[in-house]
Amino acid sequence: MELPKRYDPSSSREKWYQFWLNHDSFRAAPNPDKAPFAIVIPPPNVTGKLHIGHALNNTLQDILCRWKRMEGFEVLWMPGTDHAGIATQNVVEKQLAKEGLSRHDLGREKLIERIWEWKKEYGDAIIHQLKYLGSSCDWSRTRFTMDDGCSRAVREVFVRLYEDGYLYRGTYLVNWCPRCHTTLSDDEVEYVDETGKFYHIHYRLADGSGHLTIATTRPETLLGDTAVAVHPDDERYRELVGKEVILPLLERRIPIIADSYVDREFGTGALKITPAHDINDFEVGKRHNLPQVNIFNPDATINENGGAYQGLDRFVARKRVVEDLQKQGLLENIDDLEHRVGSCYRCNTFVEPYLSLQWFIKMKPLMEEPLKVVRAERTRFIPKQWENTFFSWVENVRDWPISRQIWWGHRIPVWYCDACGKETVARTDPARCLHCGSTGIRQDEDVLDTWFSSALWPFSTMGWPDKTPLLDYFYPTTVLVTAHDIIYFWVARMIMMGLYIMKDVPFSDVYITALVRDAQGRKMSKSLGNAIDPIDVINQYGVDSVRFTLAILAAQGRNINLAEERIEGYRNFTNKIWNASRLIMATIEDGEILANEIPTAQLEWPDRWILSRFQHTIAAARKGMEEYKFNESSEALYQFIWHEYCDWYLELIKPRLYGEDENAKRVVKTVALKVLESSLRMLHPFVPFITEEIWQILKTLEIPEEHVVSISCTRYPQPELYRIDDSLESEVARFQQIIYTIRNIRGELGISPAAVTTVEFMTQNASGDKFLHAFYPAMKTLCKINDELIAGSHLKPHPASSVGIVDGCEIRVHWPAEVEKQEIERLKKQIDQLSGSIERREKKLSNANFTERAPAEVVEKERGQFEKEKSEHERLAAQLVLLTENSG
RNA sequence: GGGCGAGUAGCUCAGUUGGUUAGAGCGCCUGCCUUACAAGCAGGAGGUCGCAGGUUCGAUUCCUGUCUUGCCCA
Repeated sequence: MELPKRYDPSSSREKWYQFWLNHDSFRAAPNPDKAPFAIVIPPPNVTGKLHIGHALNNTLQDILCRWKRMEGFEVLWMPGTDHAGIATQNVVEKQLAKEGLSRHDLGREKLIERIWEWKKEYGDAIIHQLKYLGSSCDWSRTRFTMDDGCSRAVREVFVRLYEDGYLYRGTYLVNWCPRCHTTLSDDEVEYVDETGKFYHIHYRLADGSGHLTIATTRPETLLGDTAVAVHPDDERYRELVGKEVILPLLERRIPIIADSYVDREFGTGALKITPAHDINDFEVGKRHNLPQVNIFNPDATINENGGAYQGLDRFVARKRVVEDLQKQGLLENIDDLEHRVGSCYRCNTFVEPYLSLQWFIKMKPLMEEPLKVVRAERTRFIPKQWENTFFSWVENVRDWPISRQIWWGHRIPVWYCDACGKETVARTDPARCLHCGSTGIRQDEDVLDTWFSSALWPFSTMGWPDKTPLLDYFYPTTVLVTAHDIIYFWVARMIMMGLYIMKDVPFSDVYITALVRDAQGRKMSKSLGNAIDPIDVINQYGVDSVRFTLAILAAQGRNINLAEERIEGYRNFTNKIWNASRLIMATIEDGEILANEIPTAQLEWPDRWILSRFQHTIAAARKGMEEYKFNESSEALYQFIWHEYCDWYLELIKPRLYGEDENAKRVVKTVALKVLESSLRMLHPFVPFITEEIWQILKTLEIPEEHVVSISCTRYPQPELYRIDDSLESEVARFQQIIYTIRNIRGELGISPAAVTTVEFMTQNASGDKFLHAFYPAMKTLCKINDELIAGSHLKPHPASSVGIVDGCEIRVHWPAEVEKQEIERLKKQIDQLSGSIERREKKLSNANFTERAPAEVVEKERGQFEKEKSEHERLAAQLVLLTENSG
């Protein structure tokens, strides 16, 4: 039977993905005979394009889901997308701009229509990409945060929050994006350090007795100043408190107040107070009952309160204000100042603190329960350290402004009455005011923050507010897999809503993945040009290689630095799997059917050894996945397949595979095939495509016990402990040591790999002889040894031979005379290494503190090693003397 | 300024309930197209585990300080 020379990942990907879909392999439904396992996907933005972070995240989720299916769980991986309010509206607004239209030209309804059209056409792009990656979601259940069900959930939760008194509307200084024309929550503002200018400005005292110098980074906001503040204990200004200054340019009189918020060391110690445009000033203003003068229009141009500056953009206004101050001699000087500026996380425009009427959620009371459940580990963060991030946010949580001044999203279900001024909040759109019955009601213009609907995702996707069998069976979900940058935005709020609405946590585990960076540890970004496009590398190396790379790099750290060469390296691994399979297939005749059971009685030591090693590997792979240590699982699989199965086992069995003994051949083929088939199952969650491809061919040999259609329906291997043979493993380790020693000698002396040589073994006892008899045939093949075994305790040293010692057994490799020089070098190197080690041990053992205080077994071990090394040293030294005398 | 991490081979990272000569992958060097695989095989070089103290018979591991660095928050 022959396998194609090359594995073709791309055709394999299409073929098997379609195959799984056709067989409903990913469908989930409540099943009383099985235990549930559920993951809700972190819904990517509907505008999203698969980036490497998604690839990592979804690969890990897929590994868990595929593994759990093979463990017999009923697995639901709930897919879907997020309507991503601002981002999506932006995309469509950009389209409109190309047509020379603004959203206002279209109007609200038409714009929303356009966005739905856009969604219909392009909104599934990211879903296709997730499928490309092999994601085994139950696509029949795909949800969207703005579909009818999710929208109904949003509406219901909003009303409940309102009824329970957790919502309020208030004027507050919010983060305003002048470009998106919307409020941003604190978390949606990104801060960057910037070198700005620090302007020192004279404010003349109203009584003409001089001036006060204040320092500011934002001179244009002086148009909205309503006071100047100094520290109450500041000697320099004590006299001035209570007096007034003349606000430059506008010539308005404003008071000098004392407030301990002022930092005396910073700037001049005198601070201009602009309550409408700075969060700290806002609070100072409240304490002192200062008026709030808003000087900006929503697009951050100056409004009618700015006098002559009305209509200017904030940055133009700044320039003009500074020029005018200079003209009037009120500008003392300008310094540089490092400070932080907030910008919109969607469009990078500098945000403007802005007074606005908003809906808020009172977070403190709602976050009490989340705090408790995480403390009690009813929801576990993995790695645990991320709890701290969660706690630090929850403990300092601020009210959540949920109004967004855009059109795409869930419109706030509040109606204001023109007649009585009261508000109506309702589950279904009201026709009249609930309080006075007037029909003169208007719905709030704003929509809800996208994260509001995301927070409901774990139960809204399962049919809540209806009481569905799905919810009943799968909620709470098992694990959430996401990145740390949305612990605040999303994870904490899901826990909050889950507990508030469902009275139970939304998931028991939160596995936080590392962030994928480039090989130098830099963030991947378009502008740097260092981003790795997962679709590109999937096309180039195959999806399995990309998945395996991500899994093996997924240590529980903060960052994963990914270089494309790594993917290439693991592509080689898939090639290795393919070729190992080819080797075995090639030995099987077409139509040949092998026994299902391993013929235990007829096994030879390599068979028993690989079966023993295999059990350890299964255990390690399972343990890794159980503990979310995907790197440990994949590492164990990689080591086993490549360095045990391929490097040793397949080499060891070649004589039998290609030999005359038909029975031995059948036995060894059965074992090799069994281990291969189980290895494929073990690998399947990581590299689903290549394993399915090979397994489907193996299946024709009727090797698998289960007559199932796909490898994904087989059972994940369980360790069979009775096959573990520790004493055989240590004998094989010794055997490998001998092979290494012989190869090393051959390599260092430059003996051609093709050349056959003679090796002698100076054994010390009968058990050594017995060991050699058992393992010598294999040594002969692996080291190109010609002769029958030459072993015994009284062999005379051959003059032209190199010595290596393994467990006291002296191994002599004969060589041609011309390599004598290299041999002397080699011996010296070995002796040097040993000397160092012996010296260290001698010192340790002669230290009474050590021998008396360390545990006896440690001392014993140390002494044993010391004796062993000393004897090796003596024997090598003797050989060196022999050689140097000879060469004289 | 506060909090949480990280610093181990050229690169990226494992690891250690404190105990042989500290591991892997990639890269590098040498030799091989050995009938599964050159996307391969065999061999090799390379680390005073950031620095300084402390605890200990013994520290890469525990403690303290310090430097560098990343992220989050104010």
